[in-house]
Amino acid sequence: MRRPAKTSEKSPPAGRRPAKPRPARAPAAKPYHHGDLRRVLIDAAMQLVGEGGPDAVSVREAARRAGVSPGAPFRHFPSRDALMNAVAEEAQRRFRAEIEAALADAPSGDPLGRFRCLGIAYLRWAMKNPTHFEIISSRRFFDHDRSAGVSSDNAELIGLTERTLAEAFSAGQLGRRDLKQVQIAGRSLVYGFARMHIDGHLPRWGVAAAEAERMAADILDLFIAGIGAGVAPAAKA
Amino acid sequence: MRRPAKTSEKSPPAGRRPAKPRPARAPAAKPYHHGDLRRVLIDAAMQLVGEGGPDAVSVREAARRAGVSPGAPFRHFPSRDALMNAVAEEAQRRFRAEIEAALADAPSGDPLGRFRCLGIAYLRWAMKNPTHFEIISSRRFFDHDRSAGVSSDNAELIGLTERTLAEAFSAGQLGRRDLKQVQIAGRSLVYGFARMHIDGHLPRWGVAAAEAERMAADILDLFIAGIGAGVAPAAKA
DNA sequence: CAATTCGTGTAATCGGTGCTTACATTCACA
DNA sequence: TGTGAATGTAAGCACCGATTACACGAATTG
Repeated sequence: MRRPAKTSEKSPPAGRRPAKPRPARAPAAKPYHHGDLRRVLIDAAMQLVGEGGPDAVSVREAARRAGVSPGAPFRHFPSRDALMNAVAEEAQRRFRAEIEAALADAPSGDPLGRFRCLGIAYLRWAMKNPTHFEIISSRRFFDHDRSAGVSSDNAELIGLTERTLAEAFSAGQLGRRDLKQVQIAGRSLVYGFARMHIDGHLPRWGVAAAEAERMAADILDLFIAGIGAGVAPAAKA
Repeated sequence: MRRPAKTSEKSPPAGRRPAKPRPARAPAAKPYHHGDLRRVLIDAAMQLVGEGGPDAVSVREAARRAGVSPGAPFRHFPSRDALMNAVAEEAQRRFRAEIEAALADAPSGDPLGRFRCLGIAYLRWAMKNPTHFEIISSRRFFDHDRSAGVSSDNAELIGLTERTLAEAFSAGQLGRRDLKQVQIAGRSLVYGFARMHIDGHLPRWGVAAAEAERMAADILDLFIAGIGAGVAPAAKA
């Protein structure tokens, strides 16, 4: 067990059936079959993640919220991990959608500017959805080699980042620096800041919650200035 | 529950009593009182963390390995979290010791060089002890505001880093850059790389396990070159 | 030396969890 | 209309964290 703080709240005894399509034949009583239990379970789990983090997700609680017996979810997910996997897919999908939407507004002529925009969108989502971000980052909730959904969305984002920096490289914005090193450093910087935020490190480093977003932009600019400005043979456009 | 894969291995039925001081009166039979159960439990938990990560630690398994009943640990730790807290203290202590040992060999005249040395030692330990590193980083295993042990060791390391970069600033090695931004960026970079490693991101970014340590040094150098070279004051309008 | 006290371990138990099995119900299709 | 597959329920297993009552033994003290 791992979830002892539950305050023993029972789900309300009445009104457990959410709106859902019904054959229009039965009067109103709770039907035996749930409309789309799989979807409802994922939504419930997503909500649990948002409320108490990944560890707050239990199959039984998700079933409870769906108004269904404790064994029912196992018809749709072979294990709790499989449920978490589906949750991760959903979170990763939303994450990617927001990133790409933000990037759509970025000018296409300035790769480093696009990288900045990408980093800002990444950090903004991570700070606004810390628990969901943790799921798609911390490998213990799904197997990247087996989860096609999460993996492909994630690979797409990785590719996007790499391509953006590669364009900056081609455009001479990185001088003679090693492209791969810049990619890993950039990713480490952004990921590290996001993790510092969700792991609660920022206050101990003197960054108040209110300053976090500003600081995110500042360190991105610092990084871009560091790699963009030609220390040695670079050509700042 | 969270630990279903256990392969049902029983602890060996004999020889469960580790070496420990005894009153030299009783012959040899298992004494009722354990010599230093608290210490043994922490060691067992440390071992469990090393074997299967933080989630693999259960009070019962630690008790099993200590050859003691399932309720015994609660005489020494009021909860599983308290045990994890003690484990985190131990890990943090070792971490700090290794960092400071490495830093003792660094030249004192070159702050940025000391920062590099610090970063290398940090990443080396994190990559060699990923599961223990996770405990002291991921806030869910202890309360930083309440755990004096972890907190003070950690604050010491934060202070060390901040002081090192402040010296670099005073020595003019950072140009006119904002010190705090450099500190947060540096921390993000290092923490992010460590996290990428323990979260298994590096392979997906094209960094094989064998190259990881080299890459760690490379991105540190890249960062230091970016902030060290006096490329103008990185004018943030 | 004897008696008491207190720290420490044991045994039994509770509620929560993931997961499985046997059974019930309903839907979809022939 | 009938029948099989899908999907839900009920009951139960093992494991977990945590609590309680009790047993043991070592140290303290008269």
